[in-house]
Amino acid sequence: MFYIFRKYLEDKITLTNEDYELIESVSLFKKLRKRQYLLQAGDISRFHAFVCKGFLRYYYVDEKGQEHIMQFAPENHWTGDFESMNYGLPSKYDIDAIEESEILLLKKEDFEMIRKTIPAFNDFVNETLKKNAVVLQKRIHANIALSAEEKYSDFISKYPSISNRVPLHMIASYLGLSAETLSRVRSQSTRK
Amino acid sequence: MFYIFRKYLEDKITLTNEDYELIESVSLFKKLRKRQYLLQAGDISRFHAFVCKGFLRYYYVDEKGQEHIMQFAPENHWTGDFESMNYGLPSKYDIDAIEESEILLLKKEDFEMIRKTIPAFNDFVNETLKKNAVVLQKRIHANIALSAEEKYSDFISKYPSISNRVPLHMIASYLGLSAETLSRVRSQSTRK
DNA sequence: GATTGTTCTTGACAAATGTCAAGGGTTTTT
DNA sequence: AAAAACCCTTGACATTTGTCAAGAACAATC
Repeated sequence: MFYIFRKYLEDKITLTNEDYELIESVSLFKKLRKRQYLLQAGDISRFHAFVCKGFLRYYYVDEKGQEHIMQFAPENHWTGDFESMNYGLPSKYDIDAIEESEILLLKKEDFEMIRKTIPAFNDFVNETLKKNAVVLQKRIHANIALSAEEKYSDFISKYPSISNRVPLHMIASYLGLSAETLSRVRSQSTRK
Repeated sequence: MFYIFRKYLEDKITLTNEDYELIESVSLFKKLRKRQYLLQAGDISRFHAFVCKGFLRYYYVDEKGQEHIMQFAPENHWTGDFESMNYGLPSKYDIDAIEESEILLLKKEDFEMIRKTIPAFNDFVNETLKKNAVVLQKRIHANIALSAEEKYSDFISKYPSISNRVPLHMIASYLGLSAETLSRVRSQSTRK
């Protein structure tokens, strides 16, 4: 399973075999069945999670029981609650598997150790953080500036592969729309 | 003017006098009048901007001419278009001064040089990026999960000082609401 | 193979939010 | 001091989006 993560890293940075051995030595693996939690609201997030196979979602459940999806995490993506991890606070979010998944976990401390030991890895993390900021900013832009229909077509064009893999009501939740509205928006736009 | 930035840094990290001299040696300063641009859509962002005094906004103007405020940047905050800066692309955003402001600018290359030369500064930047991710995530949460009224009270409780400093229609723009709706929301909530 | 659960659609209606227009009070500019 | 620009509110109305309920298609489970 580690080879998937290794391949992902090889694609981005150049590390030595010793570097990979170090990383592998602290890597933990976990299989998740569909609907199984990786993190439950109330828990403290202690791991950086990298999705090797499958599909996770990171979401918030409000007082009315409604789910609001903060992030989709398919293969080759990271997930985890930064806030909980950084401040040691109980998380307000849930993470679970939409599909059967295989996850690589790195303990917060091990992750920091790797960053300190391997400068190229550290640079890579910084780069990832910067890119993440750009992604989040674009999402905010879509949220405050677009109509339901525009949000949907924006999503489809950005994430064509995700839209085939998750039920429509989850996309609606991700976009901050009701499932019914999204269903209507979609049927109208295909009619054109 | 540099002393303001120095004070900001002293609050967060411990640096030597030489470190500060290095930073100061590459710092640029700029005064902005009210409404003056720091960055205009179409320009390539080449500087990290730190607000020493005053108040900037970072926003997007859509085809209909409507402004959508992505970020408010009061004193002791950073601003700039990451995407444009990182990829060398023309920015889609504008940055201008809401109040008369004094800005410290660091060229992208100098900023990177400082990160490489001063490890504590580098750690600080990483920390800032992580915190920023948490802030952006919370904003997304508010966008997809809250009603107009909830968005407004959430904003007020998070940024009480900002809400006294900027016109209401800008807060509306930041929240993705029309100015009229926000005006009504507010008058209803004060009536309680 | 029957049952249960999930997903998606659609209709009818309600609620939230946006748009346009007008006016009054400020502040800024000339 | 006058004029212009800006800010906020309010009303009337339009549009968008949400809610509730029902049913059909499909998949998952027993």
